[in-house]
Amino acid sequence: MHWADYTAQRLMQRGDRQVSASGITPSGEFHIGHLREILSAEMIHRACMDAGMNSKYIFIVDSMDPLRRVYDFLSPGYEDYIGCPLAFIPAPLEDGSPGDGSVTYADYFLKPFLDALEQIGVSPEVVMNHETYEKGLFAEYIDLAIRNRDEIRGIIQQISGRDLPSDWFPYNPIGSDGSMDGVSVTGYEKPYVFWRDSSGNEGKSDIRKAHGKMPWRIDWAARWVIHGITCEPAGKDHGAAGGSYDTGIPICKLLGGNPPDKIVYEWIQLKGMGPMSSSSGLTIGPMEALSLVPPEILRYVIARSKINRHIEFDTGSALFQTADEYERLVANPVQDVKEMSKRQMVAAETQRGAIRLSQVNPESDPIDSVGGVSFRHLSMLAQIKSSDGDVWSSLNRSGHIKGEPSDSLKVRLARMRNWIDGPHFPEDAKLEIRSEIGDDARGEIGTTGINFLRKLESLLSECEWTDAGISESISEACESTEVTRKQGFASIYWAIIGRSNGPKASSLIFEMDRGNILSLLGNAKLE
RNA sequence: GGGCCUGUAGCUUAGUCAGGUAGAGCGCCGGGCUUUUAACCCGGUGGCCGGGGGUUCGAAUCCCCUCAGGCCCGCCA
Repeated sequence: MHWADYTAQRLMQRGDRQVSASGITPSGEFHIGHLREILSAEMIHRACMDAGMNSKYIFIVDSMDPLRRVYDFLSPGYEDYIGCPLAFIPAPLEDGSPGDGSVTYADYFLKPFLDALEQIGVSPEVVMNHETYEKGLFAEYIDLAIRNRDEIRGIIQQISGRDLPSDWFPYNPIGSDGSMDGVSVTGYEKPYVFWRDSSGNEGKSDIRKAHGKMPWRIDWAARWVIHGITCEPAGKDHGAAGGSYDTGIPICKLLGGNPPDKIVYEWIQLKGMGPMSSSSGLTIGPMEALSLVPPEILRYVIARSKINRHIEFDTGSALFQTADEYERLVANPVQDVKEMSKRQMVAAETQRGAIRLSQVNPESDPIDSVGGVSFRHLSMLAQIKSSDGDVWSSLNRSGHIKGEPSDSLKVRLARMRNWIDGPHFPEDAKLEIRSEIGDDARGEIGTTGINFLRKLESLLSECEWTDAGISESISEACESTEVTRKQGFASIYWAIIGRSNGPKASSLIFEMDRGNILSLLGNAKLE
């Protein structure tokens, strides 16, 4: 069974109504790792729906979280905003300096992420956490937390093993300069928390307004109560022993809630394409990933892995494999057969679950999402055919498609071209046309191969310059020089792209400039 | 120091929660397609399930120990 279905089944014991949630702090660019946070919860939500439960999925944006420090992409001008909620400070401009505030910091980073989510079929109920404070929904729990301050403090100290300062308070008011840093609480009289800030100013915060926030570990537990959250997978940082999940559960109960079961997901690691990028700290954003592969493939990357396993996001050849695996599973779904062992049935069921949860639109038939062509093959065609029309006719000839390409295939080709032109395309899938025969290649070609290539050159100089004409010339050259086809083709590939095999030779040559190929082959000699 | 996760065929892995004869894909090898040699089709090779012990009629699966790798314990998914 797929992990999302399994979780849904367990959730069913809690009741018929499920609320899955994710929470992310919009402190900077979103990256591919955040997609796992989102999709882990969203897939469980979908599984709950499929199991007939009443379920909703909310995405809580931690817009009330303060700016922690001046990140590398920010200018020193942000020094003044440290400690201020992300919802209340201006978005950075191109150069990293604070903008005019017409767009908030939180919205600025959130917007493109939400767009990406829409593309991958995730439509959450978005909750801006600062608004929850503004609406006063936290007030009751802030009051409860303050009144049970010692008990909560005990829970955190005991479970996390951390020492909290004697003046620790379960509410951080915002001071006169808008920052929560350096503000000390001087008293509490419902609904006001009195404080003195770092510059000596005194004031009071209304707990029914966004005049401050609770520290993370309590904030999290409180929102479980407020939103009735039954399921919130958390990154393994929160899942560590003594982490915020462990403290959140008793705090949530103290606040009168029924906490979700602890679900922890592993992180996505970026696998560089070779040693170059592994050190450079290059990250990949959801939008960037979507420009390379279709959304269902991106979902499948998450869906195919168990929730507690590392995922290495590899934009190189592994992505080809994953994408082709998706195609194959959709095109040839494993059917349950009588002879299957229980084990095989479970495996097949898990795979079907992964495909089902990978659909952008849960209602759609997966078969509509396939292109019918392997990514590897498509990448090859895209590289040797500059015109889309030529790609389609090639696919027609090879029997991959009949007639006009499907929409999903068109989209695939467009994305493939992005991938090829971008920095993430794997080296070993790249076709590099050589202008002269390399030394390594010459050794592989050998005397008979050289003779063959020279013969081919003369035939190519006269033949009709079409795929068929070129193909004919290759055959003729093989026969007249008594070279096996295997050897002949290998010689061509070594000469043109410096490797032993490649895409259909005649197509490859046809796409090249005739003068170039003739001079390349004409210069073939032993040395 | 405390804790979590992972270790199954050359590679990626399913199967572990509900114990019942080791599954898949890729790769590789062979054959076919009278030829798209990174297309397509068919077949085959390949695993003491990290190691050791225990429970059981029966263990990849449960329990204990051990080795290896990754990670978390600063409000970083």
